[in-house]
Amino acid sequence: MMTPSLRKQHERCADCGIRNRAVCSYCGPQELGLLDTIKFYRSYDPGQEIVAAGEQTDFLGSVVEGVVSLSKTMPDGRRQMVGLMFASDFVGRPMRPIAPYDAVAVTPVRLCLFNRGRFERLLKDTPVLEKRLLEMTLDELDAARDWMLLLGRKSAREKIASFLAILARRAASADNVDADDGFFFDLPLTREQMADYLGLTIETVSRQITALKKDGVVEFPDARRCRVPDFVALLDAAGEDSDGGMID
Amino acid sequence: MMTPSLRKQHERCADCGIRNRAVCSYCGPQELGLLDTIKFYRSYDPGQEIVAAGEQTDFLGSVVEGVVSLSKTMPDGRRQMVGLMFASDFVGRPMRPIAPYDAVAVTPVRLCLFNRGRFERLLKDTPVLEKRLLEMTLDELDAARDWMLLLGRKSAREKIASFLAILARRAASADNVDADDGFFFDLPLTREQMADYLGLTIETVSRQITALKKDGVVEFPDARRCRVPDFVALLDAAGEDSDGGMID
DNA sequence: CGATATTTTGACCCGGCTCAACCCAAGTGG
DNA sequence: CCACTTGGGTTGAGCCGGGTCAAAATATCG
Repeated sequence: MMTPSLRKQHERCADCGIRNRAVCSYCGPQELGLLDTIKFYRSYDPGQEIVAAGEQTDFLGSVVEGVVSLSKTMPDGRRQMVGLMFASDFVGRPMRPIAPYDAVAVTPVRLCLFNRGRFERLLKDTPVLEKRLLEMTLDELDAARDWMLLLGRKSAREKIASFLAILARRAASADNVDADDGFFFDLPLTREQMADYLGLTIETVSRQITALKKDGVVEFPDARRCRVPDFVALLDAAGEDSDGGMID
Repeated sequence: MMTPSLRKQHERCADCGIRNRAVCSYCGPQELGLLDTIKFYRSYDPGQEIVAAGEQTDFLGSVVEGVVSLSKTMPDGRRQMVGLMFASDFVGRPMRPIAPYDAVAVTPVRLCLFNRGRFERLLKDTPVLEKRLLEMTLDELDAARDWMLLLGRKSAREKIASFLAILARRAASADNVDADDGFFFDLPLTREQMADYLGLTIETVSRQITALKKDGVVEFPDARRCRVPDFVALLDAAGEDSDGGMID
């Protein structure tokens, strides 16, 4: 059930790969030491459920590696992804023990977790933690609102292009490669998951990707690897302003 | 430009109508006194712009009365509403001085505002303020995610029904009337604004409202006033589970 | 009362959904 | 080694929900 290879059981917070991007990034050595004593790790295989909608969650924490999807399902089975969490993103909502959506591991995932009660007590006593959490929540809200524009007003082609632009941007800032010849990155999602992300069907996702390939906006060495030769052209296909893309 | 009737210039925080729902709701008498000295009010007419996307905002605060819409516009003019703020909701993002969307007064609006720098300093020194703000931001994120499901997966009819259900719920809890014979409420939005909220066109909004009337799910004494005789029927039309509606 | 904005209604069309077939790579077991 | 399955992914044909364009009906307001 759990991949042993992911089981690096305990890691010092100070040496952690997400140490300066996660909730804990404003913590000093002292608070970090405290976190060290109460955190624990848990690993999940692709497709494995982390929490189900409506369920009580007794833990919350950070994505250390891998990708987690959050999604809502209607009574008749229609599904919409509402969150896509990468390394250093925070999963779980303090003060709200009931999960309003499913969280599922998209890739192999490792989480750094805290007991809910303990974390909430710690939050109260650690302003820097709370401040960082507020910041991250505001960022997520911004992302959610961009996403709403995508879902409500963009065409299928624009949706696909927008999604690829998000991944390209992520890849560029993560690998901090300054793209001598376009951006390369892997699609972490299946076509079905992309459809759930974008409010489309698999077929439409596939067709629009084909169309973008045909137009030379993107290249796919294989179905899961993508190259963007001209980022501005991609933004253009996404219906976005050609500027606000890469500046941080 | 500003409606004089809205100009009750200064009100003691302790007597404020939104005192126990807004950001300040966890503040004690001491913190409240401090807020009293630095807050100021500003009023807006329907349709008046509060901040424009891309603009620097030097203030932020609470909606005291009225309704404010937040919306994003694409280069070609397509618009999507991404937030709808009522009395006690917080407007503006601490630590992010550039507004990523337009904020517009939908009805006559009165805001209780703070200078950005002063508020951010206050936040740092007042954990209860920050805690409340975090809570409110998490709630907004939840609302945004419900909204994403609506935009991505619901039919036009379901979208309209969902929106009316939100308003009915608000009305029921605000007027704390236990609906002896259905819920009554006013639509704060024009058809165009509803269309922007729901990712539809005006025409489709109009048609689907007509259809819901014809099916007896809702009644419209006039174009802006609505009665819901059977809330469960409305939830059903919204494609939602018939339970999770009214419980808080 | 005209004049302007908002809402409704109608006719038509198209983008994306549905249904169905097919392709391809990776297992799996005989 | 090959036959068979399984899970993505792609492609095609046809349809329909919601968009577009146009006009009528209904407020709202000097």
